[in-house]
Formats: sequence, C-alpha cells, structure tokens
Amino acid sequence: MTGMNYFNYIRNNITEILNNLKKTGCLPVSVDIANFSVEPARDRNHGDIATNVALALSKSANLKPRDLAQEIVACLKINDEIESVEIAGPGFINIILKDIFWQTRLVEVLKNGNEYGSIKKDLNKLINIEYVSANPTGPMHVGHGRGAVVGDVLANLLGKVGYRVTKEYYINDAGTQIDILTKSLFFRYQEALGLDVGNMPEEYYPGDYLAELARNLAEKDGDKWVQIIKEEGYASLKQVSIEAMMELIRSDLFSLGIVHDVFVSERDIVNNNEVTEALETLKQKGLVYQGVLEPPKGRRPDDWEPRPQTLFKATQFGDDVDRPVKKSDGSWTYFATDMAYHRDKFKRGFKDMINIWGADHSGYVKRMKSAVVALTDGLGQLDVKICQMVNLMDNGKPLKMSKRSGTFVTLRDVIDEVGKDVVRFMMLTRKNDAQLDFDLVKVKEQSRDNPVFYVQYSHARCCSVLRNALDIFNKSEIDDNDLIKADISLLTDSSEINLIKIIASWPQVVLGAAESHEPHRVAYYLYELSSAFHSLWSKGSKERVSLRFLVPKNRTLTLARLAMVRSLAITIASGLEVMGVEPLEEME
RNA sequence: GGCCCCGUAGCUCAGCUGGAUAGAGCAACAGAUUUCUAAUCUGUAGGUCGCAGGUUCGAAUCCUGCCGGGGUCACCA
Repeated sequence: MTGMNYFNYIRNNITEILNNLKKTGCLPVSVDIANFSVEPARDRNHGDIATNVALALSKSANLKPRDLAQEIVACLKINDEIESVEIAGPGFINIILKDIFWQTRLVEVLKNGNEYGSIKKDLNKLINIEYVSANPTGPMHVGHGRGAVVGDVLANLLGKVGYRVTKEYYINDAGTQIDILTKSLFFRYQEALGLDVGNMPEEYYPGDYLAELARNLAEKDGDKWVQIIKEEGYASLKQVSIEAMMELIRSDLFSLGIVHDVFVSERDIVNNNEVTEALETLKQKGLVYQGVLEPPKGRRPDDWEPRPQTLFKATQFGDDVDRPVKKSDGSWTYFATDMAYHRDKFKRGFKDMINIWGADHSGYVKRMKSAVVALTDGLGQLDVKICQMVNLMDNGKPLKMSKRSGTFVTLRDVIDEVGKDVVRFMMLTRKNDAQLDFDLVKVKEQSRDNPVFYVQYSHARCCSVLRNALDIFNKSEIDDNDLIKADISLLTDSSEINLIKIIASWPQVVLGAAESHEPHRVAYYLYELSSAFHSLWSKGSKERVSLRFLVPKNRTLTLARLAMVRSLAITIASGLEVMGVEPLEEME
C-alpha cells in the first residue's frame, strides 16, 4: 500500500506480541487471536488508537481483562514509535503515537502523490460492478444519476484498493417497453411525414426527444420506414430506436464523466440461448417446477387468477415466494433473463458482483441473490446497493415533476444547471440507502453548509499558499522532491498534528469505504479534512501569527509547513479524483 | 397484509460492521476581519439515539415485537 494503514501496523504489532505470549506460556495456545479491534479512540483524549484486545480475548485466555492488558502493554512499550500506552476502563488499551510518527506520514504522501492511499493491483481480484442499466426508452433522470455516481465512485474505490474492476451496463432491450418505444417512434415519424395518425395512444412515450429523433429520421430516410414496417414488421426500426436511445444515455453518462467498460444486451443473452441454458442448469438441480402461486396477501390485484406457471424455487434460498420465469405467452420473464445474465457474469470469471439499483427494485434483491447462489453453487457473491430516491428541490421547495406536463427535469438539465462536479459530489453526501434532497439553489451557495464548495475552497486555499510561497522561494526550490527533505519535525503545534493525523487516515478511509461498498464515506472524510485545515488557517491568520504557513524570516520552518500544505492538497485531490471531481486551484 | 429502507439536537444528517462521557452543519445566542482569499474561524446552548423487551463484560449499532414515514408487491423492466 502506498501510505501506511497505521491501525494494521499496530494490529500486526499486537498479533506478534500475542504470539510471543503464547510461546512464553502467558497465553494458552488455543486462544483465537484473530478477533479484536484496533480503532481510533472515540474520544481523542483517550489517545490515537484504542484496542479491545484484552477484553476480547480475556474469556478464552481465562485471564482478567486488565491483567492480560498489563502483559500486552509491557511489550508495546518497547515500540519506539509509541509515545505512551495506558489501560483504561474495563481493559481498553489506549495508545498515543509520537509526533515523529505522524510527521513521517507526510513523506509518504509527497512520495506517492495522487497514488497516496492506493493498493497495488491484484490481478486475481476480479470484480464486476453493474450500474445505471436504465431502460433505453429515454433520457436519464436524476434518480439514475445517483446510481450512476454511486456505482462509478465505488468502481474507482475498488480499483484504488487493488481490484481489477469491470464497469458494466445491462441493456434491457428485449421487453415490451422497447416495443412501445419503437411504436412511439414510428408514430412520431408518421407525424413528421405529415400523415394523419390522430392522437397519440395513452401508453406511448410522449417525450420531445422521440419527436426530434423521428423528424431526423424522416429527413434522412424519407418515407421508406412506412414500407419496411408494412412488409417486415418493427424489427429493424426497433434496432434503430435502441441504438438512438443508447446513444442518448451514453452521452448523458459521458457528461457526468462516466464511461462503462462493457455493455451487455438482454437480447443477446436471449438469442445466445443463455436463458435456456440457465434454466436447464436449475432444472437439473431440481429448482424449477410447474406450480400455482398464492395470491399476494392483503391486497389482491384486480386481474389476479390462479394460473399454472414455471417457477424457480427461490424460497429455498431465502426469498419469500417462488418466482415465475415464463410469461403466459411463453416468453421469458425479466427475472429469467436476469438470471441468465448473472450466470453469464459468473462464467466470465466474476465471483464478486455488485449491482447498483434504484429504490423501485428493492423488492427484487432477494430473488436475484437467491438466483446467484443457486446458479453458482454458492461460489458467486452478489451485493446489491439500493439507491433511495433523489428529491429535487428549488430553494427548499420540492420540485413537482411530471413527464406529461413538461415540468420533468432530466439529469442533463441538472448537469447543465450546476455542473458535473457538483452533481457528483452531492450524490455522495448521503449514504445510498437514505433519501437525498438535491436543492438546485443551495448547491450553488458558497458557504460552509455546501460541502462541495467547502472542500473545493480548502484545496484552493492550499494552492493559494503554494503560489504565495513563490515570493520567498524559487519554483525549483519547492517542488515535491524538495518538500520531502523538509524538516517536518518542526510541525509540532497541536492543530498541525491534528491535521496531519487526518491526512494520515486517508488509506484507512479508502479501504473501509471500498470494502463496505460505501462511497459516501469519501465525501464525509474530505469535509472533515477541510474543516481541520480551515481551522488551522484561521488560527494562524489572527490568534497566533506564528502558525502562519509562510514565515519569510524562517525558511526552514516554512518549508516544513509547505510540505504539510502540499500533502493536504494531494490528499484532497486524491479524494476528489476518486469521486470523479476536478479539484479547483482558484476560486473567485 | 408480505417484503425492503429510514426513524439520532428545533432542521438536515454522520456515527468507521458491538466499545468508554453519542458527533458535525444549519438555525439561535456571544465573539474574531489593517488576511497566506472572513466564501472562513472560535465559543455557548441544545439528546430518553421512535417505543418495549432480549442477547453480554458493554447496544444508536445485533435479535424479536410494536409505532410512524417512504418504496415495492404473479404473467412490467
């Protein structure tokens, strides 16, 4: 890893001590020493690091927690990077590291630049992340945008911690919605040709984007599609409309800075017989049968009737009911093709899969997970992240949206209004499973309660200091290689050490966010980091002028502080890079 | 009615997979501006972590049951 994960460092230290204690007989050999935590102390006053190792192991070691802690503490004191160790409460061990330990972290940052916090690629760690997968029936809306950002940033995070990531988009191009899309397009096309087709049927897609596409088609091809459809049906026009819609979506995604590696078509899955194969696999396992489902309890749909169906035994894997795989007209259900699709992912070598879905799909999670377990004999691992709704607001008031009334705000509208970076950052200011308010006015405010601005501003301030440093130094005296050699032991003020500690925790934040699949943690981390910096800045600007970064009379001290400021800028930029947000060097 | 998510300060939300006295921002109140960009900072006040049980050395966190809000519910995708 580029940059030390200091919790792991201490953990390894303790593990070593425990093994030694086993050798000397202080600790029974049978004790499992894997399960204990090494974490930041909740209260800073308790120290930099706290571990519950003595509490966690006392029972199986048959020792009192504080006695065991005593033994461990005695050994920890030998580590000369540790300032002090003490036992607290029922048996916690609190560790304070020496300033020089923290100061040295800056060297790591400067050495690694934007790679700070990254872990070397492990070619065997494959992971597939499927996100967006919006139906190709129109432009993306803001809800899609959230899933897009969450997925994309999670992909970046996983890449940063060493995974070989494949970013994937599943094109739902096989269902009835596409038929409606095609008919809607044909309707508009006939209109564009000046033919009298009456009013548009209720179920058709009314959007302007289709009318526009139809006009282009009429201009380019004349009336040739009327003939084609009469003779051959909708197949080739369907192809045209899917391609056009995907182009629209790709361009929406591109304006958010998102480019998928792989697009998989549902029709290809069906045409390649993969659904049949997947179902055959399940049949052989005895997981498919003909049966009649109970009606949904409580609220029975009007048109419900008992009907024999081909069912997958999802209940055997924790789902609530068994799930149909065939429609009454004999074609596959969406679930059936989706099963085949996930089997396809697994066959391509992905044991680890992540799907990012919208809130409206939450009822679908259990069956999909069941299917993955069934199809891969439990070897495949699927995690589904559900993104809750985005409530668009206009200065505190909810924005009423309706496709029909034309007040519908697309993702593209929002990006045009506030910019890609703001959209990306804001989408991560809540955890994915909580609803998110997106206020078009507030995100443009330049104040502390706008996190995008607040973080950008701290980066700009760093850059400002480095620019002003050119009054004291030549450019060639303060590049990163020079700053590495600065006497960082001069950074001793508690505000400085505090800032450095937060900088030093970036590698853990990256790893934690990646492993728990929680990209929002990056946004919160950057906010905290920025706050520590603004605080130090203000201290220097008035209370104690001695804390200013630039001290013209003391070049050595200034260099040390520049090393810190530069490290901070690198860390913020590195975090923003993960989020896909451009760091600003100057703000007006 | 079943399932999924949410419920933490007046408001908007964090809480690092079970740790110690539960944290930020906004709003309120009191301060700091001849600046390395005050677009910022410092302080005060504010809580029965929805309710009730359970698990254990220890629960906002895990389990069960309620209450409230949102989403979803065979042959749509």
